[in-house]
Amino acid sequence: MKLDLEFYQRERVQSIAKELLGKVLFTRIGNQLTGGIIVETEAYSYRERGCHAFDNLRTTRTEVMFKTGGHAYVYLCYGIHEMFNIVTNKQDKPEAILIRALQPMEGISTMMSRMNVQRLFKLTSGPGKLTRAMGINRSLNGTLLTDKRIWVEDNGTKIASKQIMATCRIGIDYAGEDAKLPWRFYIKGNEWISRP
DNA sequence: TAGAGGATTGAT
DNA sequence: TCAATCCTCTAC
Repeated sequence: MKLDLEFYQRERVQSIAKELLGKVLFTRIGNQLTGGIIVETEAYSYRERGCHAFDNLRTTRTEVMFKTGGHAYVYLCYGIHEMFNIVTNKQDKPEAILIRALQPMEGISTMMSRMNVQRLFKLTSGPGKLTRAMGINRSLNGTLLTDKRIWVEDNGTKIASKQIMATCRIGIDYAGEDAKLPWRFYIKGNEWISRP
């Protein structure tokens, strides 16, 4: 069942980031269906320095984060990698969840050809890799997740809270004390999580 | 308008 | 450990 927008438009981005674990992200790009179980997420909020929209910083790039929950926020990182985030909370409460890793489920041959690799291993185990495998790019920035091209489904899987690990987020040393917030979540023992 | 740096990755 | 690579943001 496709998640509706109300799921994303709640407060407490950390809770939503945890609830997304076990859900399935789908894309249909170029008429190719691909999908994977979300196994790793990170939460970002205007209340802390790790976030692009910290202190309600409003720029061309962060504009989409000020929209209602359920929009896709896709941006280019290091000039090379597209990063896929899901905007949460209400309008003008800029918060988002970075999808860091998936467990491939659907359209695996499509993903392998997009990645130009023969081995399934670590096809989607990182934020830059999974966008490439799923065909996600900046043209999807600002798209609602009720779109035909990208959405998230609940397949009934419930991840027990003791199966969810929380650590500090990766690659945001510039955020000072806020870099220590335990806002990175992943499914314990899953082999598809990004490298440490 | 120039310069610095980044929510990463894969090769060395 | 380091380069790739280009967009965004800030300061002048």
